[in-house]
Amino acid sequence: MDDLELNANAYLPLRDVVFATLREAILKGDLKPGERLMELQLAAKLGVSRTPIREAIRMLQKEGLAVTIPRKGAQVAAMTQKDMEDALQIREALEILAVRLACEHITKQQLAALEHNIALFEASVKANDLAQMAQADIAFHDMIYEAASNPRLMGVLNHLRENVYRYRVEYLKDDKNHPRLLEEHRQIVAGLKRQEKEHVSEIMKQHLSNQAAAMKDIIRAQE
Amino acid sequence: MDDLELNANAYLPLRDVVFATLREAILKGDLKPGERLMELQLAAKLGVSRTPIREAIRMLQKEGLAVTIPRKGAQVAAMTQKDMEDALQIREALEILAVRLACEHITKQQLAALEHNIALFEASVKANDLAQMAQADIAFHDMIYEAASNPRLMGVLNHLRENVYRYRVEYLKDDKNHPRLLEEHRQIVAGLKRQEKEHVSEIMKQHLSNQAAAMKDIIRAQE
DNA sequence: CGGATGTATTTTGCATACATGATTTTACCA
DNA sequence: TGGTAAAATCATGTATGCAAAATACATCCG
Repeated sequence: MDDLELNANAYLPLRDVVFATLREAILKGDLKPGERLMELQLAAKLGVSRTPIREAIRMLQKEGLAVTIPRKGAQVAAMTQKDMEDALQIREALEILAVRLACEHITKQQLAALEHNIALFEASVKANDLAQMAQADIAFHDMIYEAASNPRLMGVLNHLRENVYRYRVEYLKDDKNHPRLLEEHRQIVAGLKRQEKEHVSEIMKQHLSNQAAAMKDIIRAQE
Repeated sequence: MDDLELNANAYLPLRDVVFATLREAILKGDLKPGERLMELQLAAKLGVSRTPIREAIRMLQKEGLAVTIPRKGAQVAAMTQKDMEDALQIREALEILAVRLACEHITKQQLAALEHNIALFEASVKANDLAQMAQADIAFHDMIYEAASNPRLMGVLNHLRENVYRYRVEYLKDDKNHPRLLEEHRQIVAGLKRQEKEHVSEIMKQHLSNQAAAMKDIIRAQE
């Protein structure tokens, strides 16, 4: 494990800061699957007591990022290929739901934001700025969730995204995926603009299955 | 709030027992939406210290059954009609996914169990045994989740069910819903047996929209 | 009487102390 | 030397103590 740092700048309960820190570390891979989350050790490393650590672990546990065995402790949740495929199946169903709902509810402002996002994505592809690309991709989908006007759906989808995040980043690292991804985003926006619900569902489905296939390759290569 | 009782029979961390107790109390309505979850008070009532209470609250929070405001405390999450509709939309998409997956994966044993469940449900309708009916209904859907062979999907669906549980029970209280519900279950099983994916999706969709409509009526009547 | 202000009480947030179960080490015996 | 048992160590589970924030309440001033 690398050294964790607590950016406690905000006036937030420490448990939330610890939670965010550990979550980040897990998603970035600094804390690896199977790695033990020992309270005393983390407390020392983050400069807090065990109490906020424990509460953060309970939260990570409910988020599915950690698993705990009573009297044994917590460890970073592993993700098998099957887990991944399971999550992607759910994600497909819900992303399609989201884009269908978005078709009904999307506003002009939101469409404009999506188009701006595409420009941003294009720029980051050209600049080969991976971080910005990942951020733009996330933002793109977030905007659609937002337009779906179903906060709960947004919550579930964000939650699912977290768990496949590691591989998603790998997917973006491969240059050859970029043009297709960009084109799909374009078509989705075009479909949303015309409120072509069925059409846009199809594109989204394609968009996701392309990603899913690539991500499965990645996880297979890693094992 | 009624008096809570801790059935600490098991050898489990207290936080888990407390969590289960509070969860139950919220779902049954003993702890009402908006009601404050005060640590000291709950600790006294359950005969434990604040520590396991706090951890249980963090878990409830992540489950969406409680909301916490920093330095202010936690309270039982309210569920508005919109929240409910949002959850039902997601549930529809995922129940359909589940039944489609079940079509592919279901075994003879699982089909037999479903048929047995229908007999049980029918018996409890005849006996007008509401508790058994509710249990059978939950078991019916659980079996389908199980057959879908996607544990994660099962997790999300169970989670969604929790949040609409209160109203689902109300739905079952109305006698006139029983025959239709039973018939829909029968058709779903028949469709699963023949692996008619599209057909069974349609029936499930109908099944859920019937329930959703009724539950919306209920929540409307309550407000 | 209304509103503001200061004080008392309550409640959360965090740390620490103590107890208990798990794990590892060590020592002893076959 | 190998294995087992006991002891020491370590980590988690739970309770409690203390500080600070929030709330409630009373008092004072206009």
